[in-house]
Amino acid sequence: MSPKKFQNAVLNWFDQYGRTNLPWQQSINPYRVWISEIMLQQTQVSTVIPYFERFMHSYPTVDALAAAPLDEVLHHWTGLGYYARARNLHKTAQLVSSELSGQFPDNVPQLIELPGIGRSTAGAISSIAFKNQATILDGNVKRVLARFSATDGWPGKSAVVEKLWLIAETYTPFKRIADYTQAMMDLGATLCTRSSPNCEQCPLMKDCKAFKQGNPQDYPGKKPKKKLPVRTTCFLMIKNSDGPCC
DNA sequence: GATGCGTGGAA
DNA sequence: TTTCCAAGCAT
Repeated sequence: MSPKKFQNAVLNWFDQYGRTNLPWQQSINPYRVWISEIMLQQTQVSTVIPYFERFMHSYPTVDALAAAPLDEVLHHWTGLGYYARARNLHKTAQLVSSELSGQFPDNVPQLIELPGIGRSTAGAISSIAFKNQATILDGNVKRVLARFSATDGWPGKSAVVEKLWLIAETYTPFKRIADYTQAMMDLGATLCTRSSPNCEQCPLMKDCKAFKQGNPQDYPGKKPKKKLPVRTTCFLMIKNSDGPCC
């Protein structure tokens, strides 16, 4: 499937079924996109929403966040987990506020330098907030692309995730980049879900390799379980039993 | 390249 | 009840 066809399929689907009412999609700016992306790391949308609302109420701008004491910021984070995110958030706010005149960088290389912002979050901020041609690869997109391309292996392995990055980049469009980024996440979140994906409604169904194989649930590959040491001898004897317990 | 980091929800 | 994660990143 050509990138052009892929993009059109995804964007046409987004125009009909994409999410547009999430709190961070209202009055989009780099600060709001950044906060939402950090909160959403390894954290579900329904959990994040009330935290995002309270956070924005208390800290409407990056300067307001930078001026707040760290313990107050951490208090706003209580219950969200991964508290290093909040510390990095505060550190980055102070950095942007005092050294970058309150302006976030608009490109991936500079965004990645900021504490708490990695490759995917940088791609999200650059594409959604600045409309730059940048690529994301979060859990949703990994799932969509692993299935579409039937890429084997657990994405925790660097070789696997690098394959997925390459695929993600080849399909990233130059136009409607913000919609496309959101669309890929929406596909993963609403149709191409971890269990029982709704393939019949998916705009990529006809070209999805995993669907054609009939095993979308096998992608992405799972983390290999660690083998427990084999017990060669059992010393425990159960009372009144004839042999060892195992 | 493997781990640790938090909490809540689904299988 | 237990296990496996869910819009990743830093070390």
